[in-house]
Amino acid sequence: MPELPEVEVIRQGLIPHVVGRQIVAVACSSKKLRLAIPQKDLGRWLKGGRITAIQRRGKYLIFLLESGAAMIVHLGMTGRLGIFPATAPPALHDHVVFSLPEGMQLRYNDIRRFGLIRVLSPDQYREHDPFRDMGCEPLEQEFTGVYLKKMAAGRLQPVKNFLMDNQVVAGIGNIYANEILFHAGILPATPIGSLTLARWEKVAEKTREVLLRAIACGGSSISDFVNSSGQKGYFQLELMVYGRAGEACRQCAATIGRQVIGGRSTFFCPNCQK
DNA sequence: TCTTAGACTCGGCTTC
DNA sequence: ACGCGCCGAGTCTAAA
Repeated sequence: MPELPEVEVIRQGLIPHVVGRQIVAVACSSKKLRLAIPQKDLGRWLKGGRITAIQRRGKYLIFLLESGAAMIVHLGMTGRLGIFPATAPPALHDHVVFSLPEGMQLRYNDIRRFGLIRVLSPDQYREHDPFRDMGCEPLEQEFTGVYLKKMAAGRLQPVKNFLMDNQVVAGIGNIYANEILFHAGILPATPIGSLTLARWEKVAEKTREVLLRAIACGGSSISDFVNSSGQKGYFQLELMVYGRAGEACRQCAATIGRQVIGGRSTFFCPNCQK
């Protein structure tokens, strides 16, 4: 799925097409995503409203409406948001279509339907932070080695699972957890209790670098990610370990290993990572 | 020793 | 067969 960099690329791509525009109409399929599509609330709070901003928190996009309402979108594994002319033929698995002025549409497409769309009324959005349990944003100042070490206190899990825990750090999934740990030189199975502050600082630094680089590359198109204009990213060309089991390490030529940790494929260089 | 909270793992959702 | 994610159920562990 889109992880933080892909979601950020989509956000930036949507802004010029959507912010400041009115939503003329909303049409939904009846199939449910992770939860049912809130058709009534989309009609009540989105239809006829004007979008004033698109924000991101972790892997979630937040569309803010002039009324103070908000729509929260999560893309799950295969969700896509794209801008299309209304005349473009609909795709299989289009689930929500927002009609915009001048014959344009914002379409939500999701093959596996693990995504999520929530609508919060102005009161709900004002009174209740939907992200209160989420960990810190890895691109913000408060994300430091000290923060990571503090969050890891009293826990034993593998460092990779810890990095993918959105209550610790928001937005890191399987691809970027693998890549970050490669660049930090740490084996993914390392129990977090044993990491020194210096190594946590390295994790924080590499997290920032990898995510920023991936955003600059337009995200990773591993199987089918495309941005809001249908273009692929190219960070997959810079992957050091993810999906490279059995291939030569691009840094030392050792054979990249694979193991399953927490039910997820995990890739590492047995030589570059200790 | 029993209870409980919290940490952790795993299965299931769905399609190609 | 595998998978860019998430949550809830169930298990395990350690503290009280």
